[in-house]
Amino acid sequence: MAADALSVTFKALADPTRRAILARLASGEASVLDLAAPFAMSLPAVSQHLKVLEGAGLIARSRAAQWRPCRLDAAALKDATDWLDTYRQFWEGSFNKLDSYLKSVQSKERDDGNA
Amino acid sequence: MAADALSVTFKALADPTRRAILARLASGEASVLDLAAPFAMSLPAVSQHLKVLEGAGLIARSRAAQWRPCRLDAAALKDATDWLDTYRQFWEGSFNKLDSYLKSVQSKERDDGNA
DNA sequence: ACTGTATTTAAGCGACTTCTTAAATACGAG
DNA sequence: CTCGTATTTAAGAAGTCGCTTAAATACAGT
Repeated sequence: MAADALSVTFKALADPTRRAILARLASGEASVLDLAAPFAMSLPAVSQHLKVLEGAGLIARSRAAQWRPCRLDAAALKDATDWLDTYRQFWEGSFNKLDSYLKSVQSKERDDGNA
Repeated sequence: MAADALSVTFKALADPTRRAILARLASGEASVLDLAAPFAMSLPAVSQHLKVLEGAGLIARSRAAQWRPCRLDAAALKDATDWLDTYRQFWEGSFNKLDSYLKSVQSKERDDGNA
């Protein structure tokens, strides 16, 4: 219910169809029909996935005649990466003197329990 | 339904309670009761969150008397970061000669449409 | 064996997700 | 204004999610 930005972003990324759409958009703008082509699902289904991606701020849309081309918007991806980077030391092996850093992680996320 | 590893990981991260649990585990092992303390929810609810995190490989559990302490396992976080890193250039501004790189992204995720 | 503490399992509920088909809308072209 | 193309909205089915309470299990100490 909180629907904090990070949760919305990760939820949007938690679907292989949506990740494939982002991958496609990495090589440039595309129409809905273009984006739907690789998938064995109806057009409304793709349209709904695009709405999720748009709601997460991962894509933006313009207007050209009857087309509504989509383009990648990577800002939210950066936010997700920034969050994950907080844990980078855990897979890079140097576990020294990072306690204070980790405490800042905790205080940043601690309030989520109240939502 | 595909339940590929990346989808499972991102889905596990798409909940603020679970991210807060990971943040807590960043400072060391903890019991279920310890982990549940900050949250206004029942113990079974926390236990279920832990099961999701364990299913995603984000935590591992041991046994000590009646306690089942949890510890962070960052391998899956690294996988998520690796995926996101593919898009790093999009928020770092250098959009030159990355076409071939991006095509590799596409071929990696292209098959998701068949699932 | 009995008690208390830690944790999980089971069952159920309301909300949300992902997909479908059918119908609606938006726009350019003729 | 009608026609075809692109896309969305609407409504509904099936499954999943996050939570609850009640009951079960696991183990240590006495």
